[in-house]
Amino acid sequence: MKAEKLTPKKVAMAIGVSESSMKRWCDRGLIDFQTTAGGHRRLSRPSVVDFVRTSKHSLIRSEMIGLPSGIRPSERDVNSARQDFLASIVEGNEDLANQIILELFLSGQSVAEIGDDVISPAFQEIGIQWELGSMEIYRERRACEITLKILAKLRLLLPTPDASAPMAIGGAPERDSFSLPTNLVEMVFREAGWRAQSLGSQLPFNTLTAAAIENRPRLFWLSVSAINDEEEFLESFERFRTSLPADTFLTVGGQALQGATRQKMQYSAFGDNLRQLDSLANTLKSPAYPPTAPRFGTAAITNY
Amino acid sequence: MKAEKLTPKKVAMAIGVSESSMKRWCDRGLIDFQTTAGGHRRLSRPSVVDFVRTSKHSLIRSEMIGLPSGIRPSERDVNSARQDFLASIVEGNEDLANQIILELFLSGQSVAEIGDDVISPAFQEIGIQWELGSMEIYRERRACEITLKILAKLRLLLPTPDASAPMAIGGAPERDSFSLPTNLVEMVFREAGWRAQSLGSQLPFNTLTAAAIENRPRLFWLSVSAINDEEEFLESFERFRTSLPADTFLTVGGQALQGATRQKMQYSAFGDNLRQLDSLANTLKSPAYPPTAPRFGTAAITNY
DNA sequence: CCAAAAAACGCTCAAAACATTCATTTCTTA
DNA sequence: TAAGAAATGAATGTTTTGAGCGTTTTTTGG
Repeated sequence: MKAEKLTPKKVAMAIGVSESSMKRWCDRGLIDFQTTAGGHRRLSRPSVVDFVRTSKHSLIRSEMIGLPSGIRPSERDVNSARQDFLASIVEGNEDLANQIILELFLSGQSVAEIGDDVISPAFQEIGIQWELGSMEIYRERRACEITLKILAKLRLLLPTPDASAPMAIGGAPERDSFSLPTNLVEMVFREAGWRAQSLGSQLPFNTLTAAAIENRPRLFWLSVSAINDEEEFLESFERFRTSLPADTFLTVGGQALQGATRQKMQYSAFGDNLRQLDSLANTLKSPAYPPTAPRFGTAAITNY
Repeated sequence: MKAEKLTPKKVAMAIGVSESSMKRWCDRGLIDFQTTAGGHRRLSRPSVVDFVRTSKHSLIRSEMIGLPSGIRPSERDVNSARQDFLASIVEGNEDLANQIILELFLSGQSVAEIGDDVISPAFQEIGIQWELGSMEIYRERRACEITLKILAKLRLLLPTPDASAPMAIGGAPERDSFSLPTNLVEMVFREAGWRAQSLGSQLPFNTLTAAAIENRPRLFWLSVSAINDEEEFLESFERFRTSLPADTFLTVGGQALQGATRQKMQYSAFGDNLRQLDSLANTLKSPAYPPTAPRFGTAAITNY
């Protein structure tokens, strides 16, 4: 998947229409494109992907635009996708797993939806089997590695965020080594048009504070998949929360924040999934919320 | 930013058009340029930026001419690349870091060379500053996240391995949470034409054994960046080594295996870097080494 | 400072993309 | 269902692009 520019002819073949139609759609503003100095149209992969996702058309020959061949966006329902994805990553079949996620994405599903409906459930199932001792640890780790790589590829299909877009950063706190959830969150924000950057996992709270102060993001997310000592966690979190700049939104979520722990955290306006995080991202991004006047108090907390 | 001049070739690559077109556009007056005494065209950065703006072109590989706001020396010698890469990942500038690595790769450097000369030294320096307490931890973590994403992109530029290619798997053992080195190793093997898959980090030795037995790779790598208890490590390693299938090569390397520890490990035919791993990968891959007859004894150990 | 290597030059030519037209198909709506 | 509107795709002559080639200039490395 190189960074070359695509010609209308290639894109037309990929979608299965005539070159004429493709060019008409370009001129009608249905697909974003650039032109050469001589007036030839050139399309970027993200813009083609965006068109495919938002139109009724689908990629019948995806290899024409440098995507894996054999993509059938329309023939994949969420339930079988979840099962097949789970089986693929457990077996170490990166190509198949990638194809499944890509098909869902190209058929118009959002990253948040794919995360909620396919990826999260798959890893929950892996977690269950891991606890039962019926799955080798290396399979769980390999599944994470594969999924991280798939997310990295998917990221290349999203449009590059504007330099003027609001910034969001975040990560997983100390004693939490799960980097997949925070990477999913990054993707959700990027899809919503933010300049988002995950800082990774195992981050002590005081360096999170430093990150927020040094980078002054519009929003900071904390992804909590594992808590070692609840009391200590709540204490550190409270110190972290109060040390954030006043105009920084704080969003908190993750598997580990179910039930009791969540209720002990202040300023919770929580939800339970990436879809809700997605709508938060879109709400906060809109001009109705100027940079200096957060509406949800000092901190809004969402659980994903 | 140096005010050095750009050649039409470089600008053409940056914009994603042919050198011929670029020269035509120069001659047609679409881009401002100067000429050398011998009649070669030389373009200034501002005029290229101006051209890109006014012609609805986009930079598809801005690494070829540097970012508009970037501080980049033109000659991409390895020393300045290392410094720039280090600065980029510490500052969280993924785009610039990506451009530096990509430019090195496109100019013909191998992944092993880039790893040895640029990535590893950068993280060694980060490690030093981290130990001195002069760098926030989040910067180190963010640098890892960024580099992992760059490696994922680079992976897409490597040819897809044949289904018949030998397989290599490996990872980082328990108590070692560094996933970057093992991902670099994966890349080196993939570049050498192997079907390579990193299993990630924090892998208990017994699950590594299971991975080797279940997948029967031609080679297994162990990337060791941190050792908690040397005695325990050596003991576990020895148990692991002897439990591997007899026809599986074992390669061991990593920062943590310097000096004393390394000497206590058996069957060491070690080297110290990715270049040596690369030549090992190429040697083992050749038909001269049939699948069932390893030449280096039960285990060849390389230090990278 | 010189010689070899690398890069850019001008030029040509085939392939590809352009705008436009027009017959045919598909969709709407009465 | 039938008439009209809209979209599609093929065809046409023109323009742009990109690759190849032998030559000249620039850079590199003793």
